[in-house]
Amino acid sequence: MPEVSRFAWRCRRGSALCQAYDLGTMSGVPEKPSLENVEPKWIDSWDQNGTYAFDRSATRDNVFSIDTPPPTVSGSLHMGHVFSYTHTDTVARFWRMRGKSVFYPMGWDDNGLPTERRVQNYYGVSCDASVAYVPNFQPPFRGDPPKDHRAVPISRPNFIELCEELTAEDEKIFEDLFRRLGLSVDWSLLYTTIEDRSRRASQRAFLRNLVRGEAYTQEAPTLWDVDFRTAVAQAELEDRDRPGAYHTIAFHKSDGSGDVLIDTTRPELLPACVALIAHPDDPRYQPLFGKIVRTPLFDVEVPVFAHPLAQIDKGTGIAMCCTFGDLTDVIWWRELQLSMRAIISRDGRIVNEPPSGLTDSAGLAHYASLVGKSAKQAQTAIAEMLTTSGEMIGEPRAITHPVKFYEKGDRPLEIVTSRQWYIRNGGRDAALRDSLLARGAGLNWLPDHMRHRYSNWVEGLNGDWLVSRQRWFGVPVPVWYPLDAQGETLHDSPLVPDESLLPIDPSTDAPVGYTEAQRGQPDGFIGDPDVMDTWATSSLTPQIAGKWQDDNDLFERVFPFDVRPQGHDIIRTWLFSTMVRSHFEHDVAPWSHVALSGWILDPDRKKMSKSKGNVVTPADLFDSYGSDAVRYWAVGARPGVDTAFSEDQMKVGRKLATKLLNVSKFVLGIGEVADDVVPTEAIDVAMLHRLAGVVDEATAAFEAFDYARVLERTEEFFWWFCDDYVELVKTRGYLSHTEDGAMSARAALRRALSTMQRLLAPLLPFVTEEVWNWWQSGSVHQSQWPTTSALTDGLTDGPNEELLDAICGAIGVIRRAKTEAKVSQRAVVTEASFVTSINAASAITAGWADIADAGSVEKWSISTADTNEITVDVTLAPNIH
RNA sequence: GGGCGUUUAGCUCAGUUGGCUAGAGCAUCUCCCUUACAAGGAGAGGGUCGGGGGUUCGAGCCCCUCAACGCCCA
Repeated sequence: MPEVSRFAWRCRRGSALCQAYDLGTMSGVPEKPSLENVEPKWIDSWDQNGTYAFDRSATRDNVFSIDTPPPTVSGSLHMGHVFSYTHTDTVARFWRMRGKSVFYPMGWDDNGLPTERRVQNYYGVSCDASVAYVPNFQPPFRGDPPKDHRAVPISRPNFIELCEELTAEDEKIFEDLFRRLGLSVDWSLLYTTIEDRSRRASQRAFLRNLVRGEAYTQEAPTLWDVDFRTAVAQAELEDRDRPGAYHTIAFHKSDGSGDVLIDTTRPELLPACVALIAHPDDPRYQPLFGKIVRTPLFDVEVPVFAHPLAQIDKGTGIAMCCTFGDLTDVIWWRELQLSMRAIISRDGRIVNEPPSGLTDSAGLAHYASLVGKSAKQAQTAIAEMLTTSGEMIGEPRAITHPVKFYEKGDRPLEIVTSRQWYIRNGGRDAALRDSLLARGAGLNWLPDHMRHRYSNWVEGLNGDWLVSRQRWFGVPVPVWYPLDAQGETLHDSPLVPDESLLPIDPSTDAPVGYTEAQRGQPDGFIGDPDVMDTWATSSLTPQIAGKWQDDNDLFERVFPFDVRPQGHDIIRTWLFSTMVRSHFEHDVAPWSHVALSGWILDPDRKKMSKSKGNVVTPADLFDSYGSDAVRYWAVGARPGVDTAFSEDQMKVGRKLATKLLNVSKFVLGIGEVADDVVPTEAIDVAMLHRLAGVVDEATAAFEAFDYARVLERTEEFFWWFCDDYVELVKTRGYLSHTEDGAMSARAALRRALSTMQRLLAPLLPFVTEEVWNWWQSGSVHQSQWPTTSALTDGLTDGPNEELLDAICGAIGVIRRAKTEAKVSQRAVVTEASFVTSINAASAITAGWADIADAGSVEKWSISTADTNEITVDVTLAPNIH
């Protein structure tokens, strides 16, 4: 046969001959099904019909509630969002079809530092609390300020207005993208973390913590980011390996009997030294305990103490304790009741005022030369001075060591003393810690091993939760302080607002009983200047989404929530802090299940990141493959497992969606059948029983949040159905033989089609809605989840896998024979001789008419042998071409 | 240093309580316009289940051990 171009074949297929097969009698089934434009059509339909609206008349037993993660509105949504939100959506859709009223809100986390930074970069401004408010302020830029632009300082209210303006734009984009992805969110439940209702919930919960003694304020050493100029909580720390150098420094014994050598990586803190510390069991230093030594360069007297945290094998075994170089210094300072000699300011520079105890004139001169230097510059300077004075022993020895950073910061954290607010979290209270551990142990973790992340974190807490931040765009700490007659702040007796007044801003609102004129005056008041950590608000998402106190009738219908979906990277922050708040406020865990999603990895198995330039835009993928196809890729990943980004999988998903269109068109177009016809042919009945098994498995899998298994089992059946079952029965279904046989096939095809469309509906919501509406009324997403009883209703025979296997095996060997002979599958087999087991032979005999139709077999024979295999010899008709 | 996870075909992964010849998709190769679908279909090849040891009639799965990779915590 001469080679024919694909184009020529297409022309032939489009000819009148091909169009003669008329689908016009099937109402709703398009002649040429397509995935084009189905998404906008159904997005609008769902919106207009309230398909996903939460029915708040449902009682808690009939509600499935989801504590949706509110994405941070500081840029764009990426594939990680698409991935994990799809997982949650499939589960939401399943429970909706199971008859639950699904509480599926969305929130935007527009609160906090990421937004501040984005506003600074986008508008070319910076916040300065001393600048006056400018009505109708216009920022110098809206997007992409030039690189040499210097940020324009603006007032806090103006800054916040810009924050709100920018997040509103971003949130619209986010919503559009999530709608496009097909999330079955009830958008009327949308919340943002900066809106009044969230600030009210956040401040109310804080004030209740305060009343119960769970929140407290304290002046204490705190980890501090010198660039952001804010305190940082333990949960926001990360260790980074950084180059450093051990400097060996000589301290001088006060009795003149020689030197004590210490090793330090931070010689610049020498003026802040308050003691030397060695291990109590270290014989080298036992004679020194309780004695006094003098610091080099500054000649300040410091005591030598014993403490078990000193490491015998580290350096010379005796350490310089400064206020403060690291967290161990804080412990020593507290437990040994040492002096305070702070020399690092909140912007990371050496302070003007020399520390206490420094009186030596040469020492003062040395100190003066350090003032204003950054820690790094001071280190260089002090190393030079020590070398000059001969008090540095040898050269500094380079090492690499872990240094604590704020996770969003660029310079190592310092420790400064400041007044901060804390919420108890078990870090300083064993009984509370045990309670929180028990709460975590009581959760259903998906996957289960993630529970260790929680217990690991709680057991490792070394302090309470620091919730105050020295920032602007956040929820203000809702307290004021009275000032005494001298104008001094009375921190121990804060003034609190009544809950009915919330939310408040203590920087602009005056407390009850005071007037604004008394702000900052003796015997007046002053507002707390700080805002709360973003997690202090995010930890209340169940309360915010459920409208706690604002609508308690609603709250009681949804709380505690059924599931918290989230990433495993924020177990220590979001998950744990939510647990803390719920434990205190409601004495219950905020959810029964926690579903942790995995990471998206690029094809090189590295976590996808913007800096590597390998982030793909979700919208582009929706355009290329369709939302269902992108969801297919996401759903294919096992719960909690890191997954490689794969456009190949999206192509497969696209194929599946297209196939569902085509097979639906076929089943609905093969011919009419009365609704009450019950399938009777053995193969039809066996197929329905096989599908019933899939329904059982899919249902159990969804109940366990295992959407991936639902897809796997449904998809496996679906392709078998298309490739084997449909091929076997299509000729019979066209009414080629008997009326009964045709009706049995048509009825079975329709039962199966309805079931498969519903099984796939939570996974591929667009294409299933499209094909469902060709022949059913209402949304597939409000239809009932398939049941085995409906699927097998009226069938007189039971399951028969052996029959299906034998018949499909027989058609399989005939196909293989044709492929090996390199002829078309349509080629006629004049004679086929099978050899197989007795049981398979009887099954093949029973199903022979369908096999003969599908394989175009004219004459056949079968003999039995002691084998489970099916083999066949075929004689092919001469090729008529 | 402690904890958790992973290791199965070229790639991405299933493999449920230990049980027939270890599966799927992708990729590769071959063939096929066929009356739902060529944006399709029918087939084929490809694996020492990370290494070693053990338990068992039987191990990808259970136990011990080693290794590599990843993550969490210190």
